[in-house]
Amino acid sequence: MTMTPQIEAFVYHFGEMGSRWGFNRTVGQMYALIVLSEHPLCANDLSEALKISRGNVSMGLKELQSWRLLQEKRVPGDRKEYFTAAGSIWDMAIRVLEERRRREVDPTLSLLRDTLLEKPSNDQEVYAQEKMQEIHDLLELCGGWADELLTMPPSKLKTLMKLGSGMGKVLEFTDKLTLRSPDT
Amino acid sequence: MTMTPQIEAFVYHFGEMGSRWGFNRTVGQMYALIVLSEHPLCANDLSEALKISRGNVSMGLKELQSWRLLQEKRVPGDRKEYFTAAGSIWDMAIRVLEERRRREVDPTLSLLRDTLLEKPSNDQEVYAQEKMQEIHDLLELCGGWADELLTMPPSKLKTLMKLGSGMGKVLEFTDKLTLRSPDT
DNA sequence: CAATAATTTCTGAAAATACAGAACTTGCTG
DNA sequence: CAGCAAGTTCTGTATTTTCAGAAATTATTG
Repeated sequence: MTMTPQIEAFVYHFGEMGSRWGFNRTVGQMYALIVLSEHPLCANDLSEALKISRGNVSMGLKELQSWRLLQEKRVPGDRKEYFTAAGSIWDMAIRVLEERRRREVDPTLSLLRDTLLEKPSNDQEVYAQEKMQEIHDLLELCGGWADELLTMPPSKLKTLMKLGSGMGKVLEFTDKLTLRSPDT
Repeated sequence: MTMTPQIEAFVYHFGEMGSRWGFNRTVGQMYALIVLSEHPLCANDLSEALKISRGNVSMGLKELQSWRLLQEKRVPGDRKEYFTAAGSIWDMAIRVLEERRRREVDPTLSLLRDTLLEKPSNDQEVYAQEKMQEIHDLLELCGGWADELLTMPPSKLKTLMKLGSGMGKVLEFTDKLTLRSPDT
């Protein structure tokens, strides 16, 4: 297991970005390398290629598995566990989206819901609750969209992909549509 | 400046979440408090209410300003600077989205573009570049959508908001639409 | 049921980050 | 231009996070 300069550059870059995506540098590097590798990798490959300790690799693999980003591969006659990326790049994006919603958005939503059930006890809280309501609504909306993406059949996803930045056009049309037929 | 338990709970929660959104705990707390406050706050208010040092508040305010999340208010006859949240909650979301794209997605895209210009020098790189191409396309697509959101007039945004989880339906319709008129 | 290969968990050191408080700068006001 | 209030930057400490390597555990094979 050795990395070409190209691959190395991407792996390191992804490691740096990793922290933004909710995991640390080495976990980011590990994932990047697994994604770019045609053949499954085992813990030793990762430890060696990235020069990180065997123990650290073990932790990292568990972390990636908790995000459901890995596919485990068994090679007959070999005791080691091998890993590849679970699913396509698009699947990866979906997984990360889903997981981040669960970890970041859901707890906030539940706190907000609880708070909004309480009666504001003074003017300060009246205003604060208005704002919390707005945040709540926004988060819920985003959650709704995310859900829709997650449960969308591949055919629709493709439409969405192809639409790309044509989204605006579609909405323009939808505007007219709802004007004409206000029944839904 | 004193916080009610409700407000305090949200402020602390947002502080914890903050790290996920790209800034640290105290910056998160500061922003939450500013958003929930009807009246502009000055550095001392924040320092006092959140029990963090004056110096730290100064750093935090600069950080929030670099995200363009604050609106500065001057009170005549008062030397202090006061701050409120810049724009609506929706504006806030847009700003964060925009800024994160700039900080997280754009650098990766530019790295990928550069790498994909190079010719793969062996099979390993052929496969890696395929994957990088997929990642590149996905990121570019997301970037495109984000752009569209950012440049969307409020009227369209409202449509989008109202649509909520009705997105799926619209796409179904679009599917049929493109089947009938394949000219774009 | 040893022998050993593979993996996980633990422990403490190292590095990075966050923060308080002091020192410093800026700019107003008389 | 002295005096002071507000704001910023610096410095060292505390906290948190990351990680290597050792120790322990689990699994596999003869």
